[in-house]
Amino acid sequence: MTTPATALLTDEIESRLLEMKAVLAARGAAITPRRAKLIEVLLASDRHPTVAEIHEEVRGAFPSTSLATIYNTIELLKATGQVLELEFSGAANRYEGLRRQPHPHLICSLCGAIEDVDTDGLDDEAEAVSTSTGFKIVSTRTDYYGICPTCQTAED
Amino acid sequence: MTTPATALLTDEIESRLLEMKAVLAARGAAITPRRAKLIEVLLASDRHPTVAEIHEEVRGAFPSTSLATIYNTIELLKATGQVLELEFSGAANRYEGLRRQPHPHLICSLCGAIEDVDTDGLDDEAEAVSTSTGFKIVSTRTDYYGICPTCQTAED
DNA sequence: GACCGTCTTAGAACTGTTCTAAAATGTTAC
DNA sequence: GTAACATTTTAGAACAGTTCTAAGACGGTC
Repeated sequence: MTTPATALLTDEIESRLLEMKAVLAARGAAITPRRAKLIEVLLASDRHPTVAEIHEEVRGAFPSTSLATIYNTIELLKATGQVLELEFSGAANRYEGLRRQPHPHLICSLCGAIEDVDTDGLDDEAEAVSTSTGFKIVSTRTDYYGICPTCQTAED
Repeated sequence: MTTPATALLTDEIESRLLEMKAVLAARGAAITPRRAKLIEVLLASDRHPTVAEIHEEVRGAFPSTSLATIYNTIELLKATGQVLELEFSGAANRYEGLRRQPHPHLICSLCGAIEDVDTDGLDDEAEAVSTSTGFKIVSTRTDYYGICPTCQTAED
């Protein structure tokens, strides 16, 4: 518990970490050192990391780690509902371990930053769409593309 | 003007077809037979076709048409804002020529159907998000994933 | 210490998209 | 009409992210 990544964990992250490990264990999956590290990396990052980025960081601790292991473990987390996958066409998918429920994201077209949006209103919208169309809505994906405040300032 | 595809065009589609051709012409691009056919196919389809699907149909009229031509022409249409691109990770992108402004879609997880959603409320939502976050929002992408009425019935 | 299932690896395979070089086509000037 | 030139098109190679495969490493159990 003295690695830099772990030292920075907040209470919220710490509890999600324990929860994720517990869910994997309950499913009969081993919490191997690589998997533990991957989960830490995923939770410690506020960048919605890609598989390649996670791979890079896990290799810092376990240099022989292969890409397949990252994909396999992410698949395991997905199967147990422990991770939110953000798919992007033409770019690598990104993953979020802290907030597992679908929620909107703001994506900066200039610097690529991805920020979470806190909102309550969208469920009502989905409800209204469901009622008017007869679709049974299971999940929602909303992305706002634009320019983040930092890049707006830099543009001047 | 006696091909089956053209014969089915409604007034709205017909006017979009003329508009798209005019925009391409204004840019100095030739309206070649393949390009004209592609535009017709795009507008006549209510399935948000993929490049592969468009290719298949264009080849019905011009068998030697290559995939690259479809990609090139779609790129041309995108560059002139004449087509809405729906990107999907792990599956082919889909295109819509009739309604060019971003709007929500309903996607059936069982049969893959994609339906347009008519809505007015979402711009307000984007506005509120923009105000609270400082992002300058340029575009929005909203997808509702679920089960369409037809598949719900079939499930019983 | 042998056995057995899980985990991991390296690399091949796959899919949708983009790139490249060359051929075909069309346009313009003379 | 034809030479010169730009645009369009083609076929296939290249590319990126992801998934698959077969073999080897590991860890617990008896």
